[in-house]
Amino acid sequence: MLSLTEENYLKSIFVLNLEKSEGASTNAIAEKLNTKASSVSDMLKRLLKKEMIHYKKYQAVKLTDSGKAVAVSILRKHRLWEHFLVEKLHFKWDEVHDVAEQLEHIRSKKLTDQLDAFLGHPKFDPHGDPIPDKEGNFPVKMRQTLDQAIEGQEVLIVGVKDHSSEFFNYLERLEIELGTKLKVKTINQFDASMEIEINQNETTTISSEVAQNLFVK
Amino acid sequence: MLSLTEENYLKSIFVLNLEKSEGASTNAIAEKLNTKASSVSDMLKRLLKKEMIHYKKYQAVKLTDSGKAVAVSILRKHRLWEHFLVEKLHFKWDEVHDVAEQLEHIRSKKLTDQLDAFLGHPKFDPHGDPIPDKEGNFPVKMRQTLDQAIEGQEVLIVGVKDHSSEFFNYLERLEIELGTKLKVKTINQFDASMEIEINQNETTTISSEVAQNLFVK
DNA sequence: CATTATATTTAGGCTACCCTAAAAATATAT
DNA sequence: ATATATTTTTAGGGTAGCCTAAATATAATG
Repeated sequence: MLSLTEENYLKSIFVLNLEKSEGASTNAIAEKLNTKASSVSDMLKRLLKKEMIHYKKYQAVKLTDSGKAVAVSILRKHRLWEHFLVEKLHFKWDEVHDVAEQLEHIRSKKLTDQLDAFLGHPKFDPHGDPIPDKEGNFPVKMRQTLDQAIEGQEVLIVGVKDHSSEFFNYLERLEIELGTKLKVKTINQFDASMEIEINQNETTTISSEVAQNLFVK
Repeated sequence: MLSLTEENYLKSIFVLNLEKSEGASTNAIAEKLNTKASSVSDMLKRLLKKEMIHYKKYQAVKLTDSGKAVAVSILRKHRLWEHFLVEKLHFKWDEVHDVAEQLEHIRSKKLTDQLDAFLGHPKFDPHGDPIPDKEGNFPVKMRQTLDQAIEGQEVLIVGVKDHSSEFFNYLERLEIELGTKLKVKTINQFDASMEIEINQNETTTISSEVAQNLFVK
């Protein structure tokens, strides 16, 4: 049985590995968990003993199969709860994360699976991220970001990359949410900023950084 | 901010005080939390420093107003979650407790209040225990138990005193649940056991101990 | 009231995490 | 390749909670 803290380490390592497949560095883990590198070194020893990670001193960390299973189960719970919070309890995009970080550690297979059924086995969480199923399968496919669109193209918002509340607030002001239809009017050659039309309605200009953080279809 | 462990201590002290108003003893707390008296002594010092309890060495413990507020909020969350588990996720009586013990520690006022609203502001949990409202008010009224009924009386099950899974399984076999109608046919003078008719249907004999653990109206 | 039994606290020690500062390994730059 | 910078690990220490064993208070009994 793993502690809450150990679960969080595994989750961080898993997420870092999705980004860079060569493994997670001590410093990167420390940053993600708001802790110090020395604490991470400490923990890595413990996780190694529990056979949750592959680890050699001074080298990047990878998860074992058991470690991966734990991480995915946490991710599944996190995203199911986010779905619950938004769909059933009317939470807003930027309010769900902190609560889901707590709920993801509740230990009860029955709870997770019943919740999944109660929600109608959703495939994506409110940010458009895929929800692993009971067996831990989920699509990790690369998704297209808005900055890859061309002038005149019409797209649908299917997810966000950045999860900061600053970004969520910005999107809310623009009335952009999952399912919103966008049309790229013009792309500024100088800084790659875009003039976009939102829901066949208002037209605004967004920076390329914003465009890079919106998944579209 | 209190730790999960501290919250559990406060909850235990609160529950013990409901039973005996003179305060909770070190040993009683230890037993309730499956820990040792010495650990309790330890913790009492910490809770005293945080002004959560009234405590003098070798004397019973009582909660301060802040301590009481914390305990009631935990109780509120516990019972709301039990309601959720039974009503929405189809958990059975004896399956809810362990999960609710985890969920009761989730920190989010918004979550608790939205859950309350989502459930329709229920007044009682699935065992018939009252759910404190936002302000922490809830009835602590003495409830009548089945053993106080007289021959020929018809009653409605409104709650259970014992919360063990053995008792829940027993009740399930008898098809007794909240709202079940009972009729007391005869009371055996010797051991106070009762012959009862369940839901205008089967007739069974139950011991006086069972009768003492059923709240009726 | 003295004695014995029980309840509670203290003393000392353990583990899981966390930290800072110093040492060691690795990576980068001249 | 040597010097410097960065990353990672170790050493040593702190706190929250837990434990056992011993000491002390309180309660019960003859």
